[in-house]
Amino acid sequence: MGTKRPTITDVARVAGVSKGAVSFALNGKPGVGAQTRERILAVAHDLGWTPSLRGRALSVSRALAVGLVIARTPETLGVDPFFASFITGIETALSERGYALMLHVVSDAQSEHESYRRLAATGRVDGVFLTDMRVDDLRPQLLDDLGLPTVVIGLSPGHGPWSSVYIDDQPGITAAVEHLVALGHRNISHVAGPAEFVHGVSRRAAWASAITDAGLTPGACITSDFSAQGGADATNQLLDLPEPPTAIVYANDLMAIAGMSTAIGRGVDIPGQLSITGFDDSPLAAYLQPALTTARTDVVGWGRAAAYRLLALVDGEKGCEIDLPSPVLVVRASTAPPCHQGTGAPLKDRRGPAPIRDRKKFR
Amino acid sequence: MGTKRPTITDVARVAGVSKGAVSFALNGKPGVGAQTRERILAVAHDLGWTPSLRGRALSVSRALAVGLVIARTPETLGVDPFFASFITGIETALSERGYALMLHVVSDAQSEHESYRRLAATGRVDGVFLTDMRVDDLRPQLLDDLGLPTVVIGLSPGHGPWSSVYIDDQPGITAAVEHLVALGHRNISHVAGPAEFVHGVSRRAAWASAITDAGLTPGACITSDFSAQGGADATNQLLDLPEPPTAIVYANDLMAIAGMSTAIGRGVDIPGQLSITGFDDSPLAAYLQPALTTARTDVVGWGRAAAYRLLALVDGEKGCEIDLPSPVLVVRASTAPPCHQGTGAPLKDRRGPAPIRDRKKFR
DNA sequence: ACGAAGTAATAAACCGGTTTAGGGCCGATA
DNA sequence: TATCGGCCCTAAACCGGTTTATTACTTCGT
Repeated sequence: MGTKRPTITDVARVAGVSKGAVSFALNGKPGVGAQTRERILAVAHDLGWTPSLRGRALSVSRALAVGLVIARTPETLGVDPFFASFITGIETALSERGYALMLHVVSDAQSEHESYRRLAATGRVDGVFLTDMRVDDLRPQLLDDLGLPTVVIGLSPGHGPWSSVYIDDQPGITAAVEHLVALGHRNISHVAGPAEFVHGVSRRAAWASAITDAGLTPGACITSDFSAQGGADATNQLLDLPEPPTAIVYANDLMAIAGMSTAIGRGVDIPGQLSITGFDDSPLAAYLQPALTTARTDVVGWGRAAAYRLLALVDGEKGCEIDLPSPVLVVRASTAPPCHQGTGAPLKDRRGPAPIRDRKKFR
Repeated sequence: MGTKRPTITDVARVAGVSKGAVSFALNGKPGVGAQTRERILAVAHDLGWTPSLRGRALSVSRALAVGLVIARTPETLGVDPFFASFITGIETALSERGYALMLHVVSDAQSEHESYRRLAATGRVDGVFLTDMRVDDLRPQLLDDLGLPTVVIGLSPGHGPWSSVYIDDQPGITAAVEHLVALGHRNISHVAGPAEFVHGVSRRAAWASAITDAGLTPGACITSDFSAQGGADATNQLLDLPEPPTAIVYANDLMAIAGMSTAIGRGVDIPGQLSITGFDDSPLAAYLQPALTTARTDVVGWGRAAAYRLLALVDGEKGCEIDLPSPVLVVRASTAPPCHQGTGAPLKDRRGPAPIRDRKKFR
């Protein structure tokens, strides 16, 4: 409360030098002698001086902050483990450099554009992350026009001139399909995310090609919306088919969990009559009954890589490529060999040998 | 890209007036004539002028941003629906005033304090929210010392001189207990959050007093940690008791979901042999099998109220009290009358009349 | 011994706003 | 008519840093 924070002017006065000298000394720049520098640093330390972000931001014409705009409703955001991990990763990189993260959560695409405009117009951030990429997304162009450095999350290289940090979903989905095929499944369905999102279509494509690569024909595919309601509805549709699938690959954990519950509610035994896989490895996945087989991605590392990339971009550097690990499949109890219709074999006999068992292995 | 953003100096030059006049005109302050004001506004509009946050922040000695530091691991954060809703609420209030939210996600209490110090030292924010209050929390004192306006979330009034925005958990837990008692339960356990957190102890206290108010004796209570693993472990402990409870009130949905799965995995029928209630109304709760009876809180409204309060505090006003709705119990399928041990009555007969059914009612 | 090159430090401009002090100019009052 | 008080506007200081231009003083080379 009492007195205000000391400024470099205070430091300069006490040390008996000019403002400029203090600035040079504190930033390790030439133009000031060794012992004078020592003295200035000592005075700054004694006075408890810390740089004012506001002053610095104005003079270097940088906000020293980056932005993340999330267009989601609280319902879809609250159970999606992606952003929590992603933001954690971002922070680890930003904090090293004294940068901070400005978060905007908006509900619709309209206010999302408005949000970016405001961030750019007021100069609040030096760059932004772009997530939840849509096919034919207008935002990269908007941000280009606004002159705001941007790192696109999850767009495969070659989709445009934009700087992107990419983890390929494909290996995760492929591993799930291969796992199911190895267990003996031949009728494998997919509950996809919206065709509007690139991770919706890419996971769907990965599912289809993995199945054809195995010499099989893709089963039914229902396009849903990544929500619990959507997962439940899609599952009902699939189970109502004349030839219901023996396994369903869901595009995310939330739909998989809701779908699994729906199936159980209809009296379907899992994994006896139906195998289920998810995507995300939600913290809940291991604690469900049965525990969910799902694909895990290093989202924290992804966030960190994206942040390094954005900071490099802001500094005008190219930004090195960072190798990110591919998704891995975590096999749990929700997948097992299919049983032929009507076979009443007891559950434990129907459980196949699980190639990679549960989580300790992946710690 | 091309030219830089126009500044008030540009506007002044084009309009043929001084910088000061432009500032007066743009801020609606007296000191400039009506028609001159019109002209200045027109020029500013033509030039596409927008205020520079950096310049303004420096001259008014305000950051025009507020901070939220979250000390959680990605695992616990990713499935907790609280923060998504809370942040959404905050945004609705902040965006009206041109304020922004700086988010820090850190992993431990150590870096949390460091985080606050940095926010204060660099003057990056004008105030902060304090969540996840602990008993004997050191942070309010720290923020007091740092001179950072603070709004405490979820501390009942009277616990200190600090400005707080509060929703009482108690009605939610009480309603759950009363619901269970009405169904006929007499042995009701509780899986509590850590005694370290105020919402851990307050929910536990609410459970205990609701039961004694009903003329019963509280059943076993196990202190856990709000995590899925903790919920599963606690459930195992309770079911291993010589006289296991017929109902368990969990302090949050995550533990309830993991606990329900654990019980099902042990062959316990829910709600036939065991009723379960959660707290939060996670977006998943309605889609589980059985759907989870849980308490819902208006977290978005809470966030909005907290933001209004903090902005008022920053402006030096008192900040009016905002009435927030109490938690309401959403009754779903995970609660039913208890069955006496060994009774083999079919499930549908054991289901009691549900006083308030599912969600449409609460939309 | 003299000019060139380099070093240490200062004064001042600058970033983009806000705010204060003060100068003309007007009409109203004594 | 001289004085006072408002109104409209300008000039300049200010917020807290960074950065450039400039000056004073060394040191080096020949």
